[in-house]
Amino acid sequence: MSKKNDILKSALKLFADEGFSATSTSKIANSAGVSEALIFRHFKNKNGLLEAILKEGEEKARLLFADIVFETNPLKVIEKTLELGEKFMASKEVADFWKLQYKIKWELEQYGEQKMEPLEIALTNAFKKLGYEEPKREACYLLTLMDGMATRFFLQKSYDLKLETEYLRKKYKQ
Amino acid sequence: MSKKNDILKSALKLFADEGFSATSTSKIANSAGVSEALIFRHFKNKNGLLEAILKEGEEKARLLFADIVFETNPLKVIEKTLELGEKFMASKEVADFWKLQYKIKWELEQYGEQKMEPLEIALTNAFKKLGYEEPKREACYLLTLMDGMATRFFLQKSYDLKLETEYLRKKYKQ
Amino acid sequence: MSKKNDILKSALKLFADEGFSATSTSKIANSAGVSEALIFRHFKNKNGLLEAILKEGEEKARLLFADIVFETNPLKVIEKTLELGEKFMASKEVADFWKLQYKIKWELEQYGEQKMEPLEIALTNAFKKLGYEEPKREACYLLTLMDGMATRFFLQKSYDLKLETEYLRKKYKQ
Amino acid sequence: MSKKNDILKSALKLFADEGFSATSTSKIANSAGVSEALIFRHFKNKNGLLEAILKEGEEKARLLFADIVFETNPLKVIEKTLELGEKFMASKEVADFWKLQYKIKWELEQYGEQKMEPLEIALTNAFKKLGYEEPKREACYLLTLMDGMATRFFLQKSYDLKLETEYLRKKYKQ
DNA sequence: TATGAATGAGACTTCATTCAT
DNA sequence: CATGAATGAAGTCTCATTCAT
Repeated sequence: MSKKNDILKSALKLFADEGFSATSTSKIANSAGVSEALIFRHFKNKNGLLEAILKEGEEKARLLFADIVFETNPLKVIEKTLELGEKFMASKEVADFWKLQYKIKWELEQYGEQKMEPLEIALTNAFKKLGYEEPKREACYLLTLMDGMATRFFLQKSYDLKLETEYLRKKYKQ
Repeated sequence: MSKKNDILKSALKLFADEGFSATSTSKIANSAGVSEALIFRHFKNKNGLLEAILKEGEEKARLLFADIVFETNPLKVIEKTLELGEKFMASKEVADFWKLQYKIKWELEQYGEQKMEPLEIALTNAFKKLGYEEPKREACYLLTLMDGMATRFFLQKSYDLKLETEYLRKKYKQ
Repeated sequence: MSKKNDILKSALKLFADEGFSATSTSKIANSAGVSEALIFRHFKNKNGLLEAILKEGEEKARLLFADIVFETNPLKVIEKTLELGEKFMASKEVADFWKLQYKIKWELEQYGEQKMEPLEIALTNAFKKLGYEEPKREACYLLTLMDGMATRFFLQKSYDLKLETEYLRKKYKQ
Repeated sequence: MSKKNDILKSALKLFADEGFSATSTSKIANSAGVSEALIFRHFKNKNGLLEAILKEGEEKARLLFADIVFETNPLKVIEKTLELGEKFMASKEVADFWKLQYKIKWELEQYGEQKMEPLEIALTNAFKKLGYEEPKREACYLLTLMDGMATRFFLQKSYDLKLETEYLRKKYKQ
């Protein structure tokens, strides 16, 4: 794999573990086994590196969401949304990626609403079809809950994401 | 007000707005209108300053939680928990304090579970009294949801905390 | 003498000898026997250091020019202007200061016309009193010549400023 | 035109505008539309590039001076010398070349006396023929003046080289 | 001839912290 | 209690240059 990729991988891991500000470019270079200067040659500056990582991530997220957005069965839309959380745990790298997303949200105070919009619309439609009185609100409610679950999952070691997802699943099956 | 307090206030605001790592002691000193050295005289080092802020905060949180913990009417326990969120917005300083709590959680990856334990126990008891099948799980569920609501409130400008709380309230009244 | 002054002195010497761009802040710190950080504490950045030196210089120049500007005898105005050149050589530090002025002019392409204006006006008046047909032009001519003499004096080792000044003096006595 | 020439042209412009130290090889490569490595292939290093530019320039200067040096009519020698200044303005590229000459003089503190010697000798002879008492001094005087005029022309936007040359011409016609 | 990838050295600057007063 | 002077270490980034292709 190319050195540029090594940098991206190391940076993702370090940003996710220690935060953007707290991770120095020299630490990234060290961990990637490249010279510090190479980071700047490839990404212009530290922010450029972050942006490259986030852009890569947006693509991944789009793919993940696409599966939900194009689902027509409302029950399946909800089910697939619930499964999203469990996908966080698929691999160390995927988990790092999502952890970074949340960490960055807090560090830079950008919520990135537009990224979630298609998902919210899909959920709103699903709840509408299922006869919910306030489908838009319920969609927001579920997504907010999932933000909470992510918070717990990444920050509270004792949190059991699977069990909690199961409980939520039951609620929506009533 | 004392200079020590000026420092605490400025640091709270800056840590909450820009994060701990990204806030330099010189910025704090500047914003507080004191010399940088005074920070170190009062708090030993930058970490000491953070700890002082967090300790101050724990007290405030304890007070806030006490009201809920000693409540015996289960419906009121839930209602008061829901009201907690709206208290975030009471004043700029209170909001900053809570924002900092969340920011620090993500920056230092300490969830501080023990702080929330009394609240979780109180909620568990309340749900038990109300005949919920899995009261402990429901308590965790509600607190997780509130973490999500906090995330949205602090990071997503368009989020309407009052409306969402209202929706949640209705759910628990069914 | 204060460390701040040591920095100014070292910087003046180095900027004058090697140019602004080619002189690193670490070289200045070394030569002044202080930490590099102190430069930034006192002058904000490398440009601030240059500005401080130039501002100090403007004062010196103003004093030097004042003597000429308030002279009423036209012959003496010219004589004192001619003497200006010889004052470049008064001491190593004064010479460094004037060398820096010229070096900076070329490096940053700022001529600083307004600094010379009072002198040009004084000379124009002197030549008018002496009956020159184009006094303003003659003033400009003399000052331009002195720029040339400075160029030679600072850059051409074999240039004998005293002899050349003597020759010029004769010209104006005709 | 060859890429080697593109580099020379861009470097001349940039060195003349921003100085040698302040111009990075990457800026030159960028502005010339070539890779940075090509500069080093053609000129070994940054200094080699400067030397190539200066050598190219020496040739141009030699040609310019030759016309004066081989002139036998003393009045024409003076007239042609005066015209030299106006030739600075012939084209942007010629002006850049002369600006660079002066800039480099100041940046590297090399006056390059030997380049001017033939001109000085020619002028000395001319003034001798015209009966000046100190012909060598007068030659030096005129050349110094022209250095002053160059300084003004390149650094002082409001300087009117043509008018000043005209004034000088009158002086020598008296 | 021409380039893209790569780098060691060093540039400017900021940081948290100490100390004398 | 409060500050201004001072600094070592580290931070981000640029520089001239090399090398494989």
